[in-house]
Amino acid sequence: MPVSMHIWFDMKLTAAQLDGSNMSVRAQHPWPLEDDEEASGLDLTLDEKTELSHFCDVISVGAKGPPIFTQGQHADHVFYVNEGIVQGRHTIRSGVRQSVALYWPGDFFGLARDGMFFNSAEAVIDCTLYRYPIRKLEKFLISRPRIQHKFLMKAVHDIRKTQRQLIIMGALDVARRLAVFLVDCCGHREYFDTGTQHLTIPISRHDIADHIGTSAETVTRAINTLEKKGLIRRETPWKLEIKTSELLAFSSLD
Amino acid sequence: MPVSMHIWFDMKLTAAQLDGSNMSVRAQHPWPLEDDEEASGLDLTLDEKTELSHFCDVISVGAKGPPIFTQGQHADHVFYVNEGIVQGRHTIRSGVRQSVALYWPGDFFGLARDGMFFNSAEAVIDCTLYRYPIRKLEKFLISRPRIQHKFLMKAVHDIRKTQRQLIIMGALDVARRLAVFLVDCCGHREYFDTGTQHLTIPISRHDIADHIGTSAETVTRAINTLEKKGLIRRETPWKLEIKTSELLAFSSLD
DNA sequence: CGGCGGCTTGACCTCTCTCAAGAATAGTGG
DNA sequence: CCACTATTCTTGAGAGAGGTCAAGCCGCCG
Repeated sequence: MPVSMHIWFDMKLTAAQLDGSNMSVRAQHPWPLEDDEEASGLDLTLDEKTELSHFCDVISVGAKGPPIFTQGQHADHVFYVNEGIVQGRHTIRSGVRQSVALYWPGDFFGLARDGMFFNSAEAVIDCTLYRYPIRKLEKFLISRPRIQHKFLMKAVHDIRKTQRQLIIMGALDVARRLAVFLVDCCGHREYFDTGTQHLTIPISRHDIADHIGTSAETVTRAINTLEKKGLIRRETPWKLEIKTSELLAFSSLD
Repeated sequence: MPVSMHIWFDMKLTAAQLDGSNMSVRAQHPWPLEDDEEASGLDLTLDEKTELSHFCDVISVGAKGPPIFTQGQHADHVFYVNEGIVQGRHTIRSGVRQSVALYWPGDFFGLARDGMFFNSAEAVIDCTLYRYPIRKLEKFLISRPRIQHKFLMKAVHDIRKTQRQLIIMGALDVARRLAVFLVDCCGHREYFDTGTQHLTIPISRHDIADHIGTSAETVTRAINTLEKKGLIRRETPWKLEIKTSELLAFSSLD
């Protein structure tokens, strides 16, 4: 564990280098920035990463295991996704469950209210996460204004991402929501091969359904719809050939 | 204008004092905080407010007028609601319009992406706003880590607020969404009389419909539903008698 | 008092949910 | 390598919530 603690940011750095230009789908600007700033993730320097690594834990979570944390549980950590995908979910009193976000590598999660987690978090595929004690992180950020500013930009970015999800849920039918989801997946090199245009859907129908606010059956039907329109082609249930730009055009989202 | 610039934060302070305990509906905690921290708004000290007032403009916007800004427009300011209600909206290519947030006094708005506003903003009732040049604000925040930290907390709070809206849209039927909206309105003393339990709905059916992701007709029908259940009583189209706690219970949201 | 805009109501129709069964896939042990 | 089983995906049919269109109503303002 101690070893991991010191190398994880380096690992992340390497991963970022491999990703190269393909991070662009998640690359969106928050409040206006200097022109040369990149705003999708935190975009920390190596030194900053090293400083942060001094007080984080590395944890692994399996997809089949128990939730990372549960809504209402005492919250004293914030999590960062290094590898894998985590889904944030909220259960209301009637028992209905709603996904509030899908966290990809580079995202933070662990919002709390009154010292308790506001949502539950579950790994939808196997993950490695970094865990920060919230108190230490806060003190550190106050002592490093420029790093804190990057966190503020990241938070603003997340507001916009959540608003985007709201727009998707409120203004698009299921087929279009699915189209957006698939295009988003194509922004992640781990699952999309730009050469062959083949996407490996990383999560189950049920998890997709949660994410886009529908049922697993309707997800399947929406896949049929997109296939009939010639926007995708199903090779196996999880391997799709994707026409990215047509899909994006169809979704009628920017 | 210069006079206003120097007194606005004082005015706000007075308003906060008048509000007293009734801010509780919007009072929610972001990431875990020191126990004595209040986390609904920015919660700045008088000195901090004075410092900020040095580089803000005061502007008035009428409900019938043009938008405060339009999606895609060049963004170099951030706005703060002093009085009134502003609705953030996003229009997708198909022309469908979706509300992304309702901004009440104390809220900031003006998210941008690639230097352009991500959403449009319209005053749904007459407003007074404070407008900050984004560059100056950023520089100021970096030079004042503790104030920046309050902005970070506010941003995190807004993420949760947006997630909450997402939950409402994804997991609740229209009657319940309306119930949540009405209860939220009751948290604002300007429109709700705690003694008589009378709420004056501040915005039109159409704007409500946008906000909760439905049509104006369905809003009316949902009002009927709630009235039949005895949760509200309609005196005029805009004056309702509200049973707050029953409504909240009905909504099945926390 | 007359007109305009927002609210209300009705009728119809579409999309999506639910329930239920059948197919494909992956995992397991022989 | 082949059954057998658990899981996930797919398809079908029926029901219901809510969208849309169209008309009527009410309060507000000139």
